Amino acid sequence: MPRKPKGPVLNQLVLERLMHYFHLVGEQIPDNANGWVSSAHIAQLLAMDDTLVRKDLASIGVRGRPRVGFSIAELKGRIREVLGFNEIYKAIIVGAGRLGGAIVSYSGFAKYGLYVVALFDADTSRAGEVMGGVLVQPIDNLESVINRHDIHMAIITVPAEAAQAMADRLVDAGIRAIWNFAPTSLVVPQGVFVRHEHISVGLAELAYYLKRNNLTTTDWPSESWRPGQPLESTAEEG
Amino acid sequence: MPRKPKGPVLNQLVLERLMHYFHLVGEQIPDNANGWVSSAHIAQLLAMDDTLVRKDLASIGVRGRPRVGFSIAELKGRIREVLGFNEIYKAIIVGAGRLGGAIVSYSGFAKYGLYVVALFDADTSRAGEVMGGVLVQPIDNLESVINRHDIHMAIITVPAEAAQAMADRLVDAGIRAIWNFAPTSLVVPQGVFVRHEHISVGLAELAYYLKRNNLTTTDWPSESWRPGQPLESTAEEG
DNA sequence: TAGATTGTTAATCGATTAACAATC
DNA sequence: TAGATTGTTAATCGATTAACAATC
Repeated sequence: MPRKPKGPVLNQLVLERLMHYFHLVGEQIPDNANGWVSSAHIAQLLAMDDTLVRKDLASIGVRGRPRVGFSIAELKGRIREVLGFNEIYKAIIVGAGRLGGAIVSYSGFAKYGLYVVALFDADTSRAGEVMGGVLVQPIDNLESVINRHDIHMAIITVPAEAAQAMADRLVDAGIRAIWNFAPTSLVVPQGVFVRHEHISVGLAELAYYLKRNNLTTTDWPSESWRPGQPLESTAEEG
Repeated sequence: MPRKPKGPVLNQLVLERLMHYFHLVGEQIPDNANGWVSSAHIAQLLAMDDTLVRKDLASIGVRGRPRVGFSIAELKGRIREVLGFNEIYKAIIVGAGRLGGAIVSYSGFAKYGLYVVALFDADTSRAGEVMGGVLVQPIDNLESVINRHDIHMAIITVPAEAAQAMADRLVDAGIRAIWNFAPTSLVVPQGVFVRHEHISVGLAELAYYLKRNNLTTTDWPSESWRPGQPLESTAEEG
């Protein structure tokens, strides 16, 4: 029984493009524009067709002015609203390793409404540490924190082997959306959303590109070096 | 003047699906299969159409056997080959922060042929440290290392403000492929490939989902808590 | 006004799915 | 052989682009 109107249903492609527009007007355009921007201008900077920009904006109810363009303020405001950046999302991070630390320390989430309120780690000796302003807690506190703070979102940064078990536990505890940074696929029940950050997909694209352009090698950096050994000396040797 | 045949041209969608097949047969299937797998089986596990699986495999030259399916070994081998995982890619990481550290410490890259041979950081006091078995070097060594080791790929994990300048410097030094983890868009010349790991795209998807399901909040975890403050005490207070 | 830019319908393009003959 | 599964052509679907009238 939803209480408020839901707004348009957007697919992933549209979401991604809206995000590009949002960044563009936030970073590149405001300097040279006086508060208005044309679909052709956006399209040119993103190497896409201007009709598509207008279609996308129309789909979220942003109306332009002939001969003027679109109001940058309205465009940003409406994207924020539709994508949900005006809400507050509380999330926890499971796995206080380097990756968890990098994520919790990233200050850019706040402008999208995302706040990390707790970090958990299986290693109880880590408890009490503060990373990125957030307390590391023993994993046994997981359920009580989720419950007490009414948290719906979890970020998984544990090793791949531990990820599925952790996802199960999170779902049992009431988590409804999972942002998975562990390099493995998670199986979750209907009604739970998972976004998997596939590092290997990016890697595949790069490897494929490099291979096709013969930018590979067959030899190691030096005679003696093997992966996993510190590459020694630097500027002058060899 | 490329020296070897290039193999099929694959678009991003196909690349991504091939990667899914590759993971699937590496992780889930070998246990219950005897070396063969049908397109219908793969399709079912990935919630897709079996015709598409056969099309994709045909596009990389993997032939199946009627009534039997596809050889798992051949399938994996051919995907490895086409995507370029049998080559060796040497890469450097620029930015030895937590994210750079997480990436260099990830042992999963080797199976795709990617080896990080050096880490650089603008903070010269970091030089000499070893992270994930790789030496941290002063940023001034950048050009000489790239040159001496004939490196074509760079992973950027510096703060957003520094990313474009670093990309320019990398391109000048001869880098041809950039994996960008800084939350900003990079402009590079023709002929340089950039893969941008948009953390905000994933965030947009999650935020949109949570909003549409009313899984947001309007209040902070506690009266006094504000983002950036350690959330204090844990199990029992409140 | 004239002309630039939006908004929208129709056409195109490309990717996915359906149908089914070929095969072992 | 009969039947399961591949391989491939044709049909469908959805997303993008072209065309152009509406608007300020």
